[in-house]
Amino acid sequence: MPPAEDRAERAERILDAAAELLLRAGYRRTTIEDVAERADVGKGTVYLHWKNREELFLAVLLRDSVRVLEELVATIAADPLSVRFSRLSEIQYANVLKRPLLRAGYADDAETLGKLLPKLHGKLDPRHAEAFVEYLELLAGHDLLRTDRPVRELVVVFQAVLHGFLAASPPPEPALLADTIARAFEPLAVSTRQLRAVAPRALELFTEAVALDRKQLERAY
Amino acid sequence: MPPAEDRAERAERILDAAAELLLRAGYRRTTIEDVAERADVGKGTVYLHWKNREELFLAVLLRDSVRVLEELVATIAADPLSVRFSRLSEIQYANVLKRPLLRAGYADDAETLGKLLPKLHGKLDPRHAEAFVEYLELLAGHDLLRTDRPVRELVVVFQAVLHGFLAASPPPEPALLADTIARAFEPLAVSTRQLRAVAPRALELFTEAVALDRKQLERAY
DNA sequence: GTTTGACCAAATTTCGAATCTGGTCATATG
DNA sequence: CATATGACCAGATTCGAAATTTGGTCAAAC
Repeated sequence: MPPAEDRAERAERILDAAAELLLRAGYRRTTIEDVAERADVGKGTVYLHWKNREELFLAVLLRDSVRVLEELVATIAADPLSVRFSRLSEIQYANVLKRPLLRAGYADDAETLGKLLPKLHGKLDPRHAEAFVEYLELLAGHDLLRTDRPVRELVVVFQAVLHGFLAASPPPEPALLADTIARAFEPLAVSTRQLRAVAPRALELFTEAVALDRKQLERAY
Repeated sequence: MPPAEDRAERAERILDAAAELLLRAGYRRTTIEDVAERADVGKGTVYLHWKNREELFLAVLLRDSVRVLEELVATIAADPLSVRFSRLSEIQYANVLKRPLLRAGYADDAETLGKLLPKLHGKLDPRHAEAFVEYLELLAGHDLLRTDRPVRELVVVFQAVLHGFLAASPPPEPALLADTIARAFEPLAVSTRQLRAVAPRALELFTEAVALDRKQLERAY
């Protein structure tokens, strides 16, 4: 087989298999052989792509994460007003809810992710958190975010709220999150003009983030 | 020994022992004999107070829960303005944080509470939830709570937010919760006069709730 | 009447044997 | 030569039966 394009295609197939099994049986119970069989490759082939089991499954989550970020970038590109914090939160929340594995990640679902959970936060967070803070500071600089508290504090509260929403069962409607975020974090009036002014830079920020994640995903396999 | 007053005293001692061990070793690893020994009573004596292990440990949590509610009632009695939703949330949050077992309960800490967790929500919630909804409706009727959404929805969001705060590590400052609740749930202006008007009824509500809990606690032992 | 700890069935833990799985690599394939 | 594979192995996991512990009872002690 040509080493170029088919390789990535096969990697996708393996990730698909891993995702499917991860969701159905959980990390602990999913073996590399299961994955290899379902992806129609030999077990050794899996190790041609990822250096061990953990990396494989982290790649599954990273791929979902990239996809969600891509969706976000596309949404902002299509409608600049989506950079509004409450709107963006709503979009991300809804998109995460649609992806059971990510939802498990954000909600600390140990049953399906098992020992993957700690490693996960060490893998995805650092860069995302940075980009997120930059985004919030961008908003704050344009009267699109309350400025009476340091962004650092707002981040803590936002994460708590998001976690609470994701961990609840059933998770509340995305609209309720949007409403909560709007009231808790935004100034009384949110200027449409300012939103448009800020959108390009935000788009840039998230595009960079998604590029970095994509790179890390490629490097992984 | 006289069967009247000493009985309650001994029950307290047993609960103290159980609380201490529960906190240190967790539910799974704490045996009735451990508790009996630490409380300086025979094992059989424990069963003179609670019909089984589960009831004993539930009583530990119920007692803490009663204490926190008592604190709340005292606080409101001392300062009627404490009935303000954001202020009351802050007080309860801070008080729960001070009690590791309750914190474990609200934050679904399975490590220390183990199989007690499911039973717990079935034991405390029903009445408390009711009183809480009544309290919110009382506020809503006096322009002390936003009325553009049904209380039912507000409850869901509040629980998600509270859970998020309690589950975070480290838990954010109580002042941050107060601020979040104020913005997310209260109208722009909160009338001091209305707060005073509402305080007596709220006090009544919480006093009833604490009385019911206390009764259930007594019935338990 | 009250308290207790010996007692027992059932649950939990222990621990060695049996099985399974992550990861490697010599071989096969093309 | 480059790539894919599954037999292979050490270490992890699971299994199972025996040993231990524990929740709950109750006859005896007080």
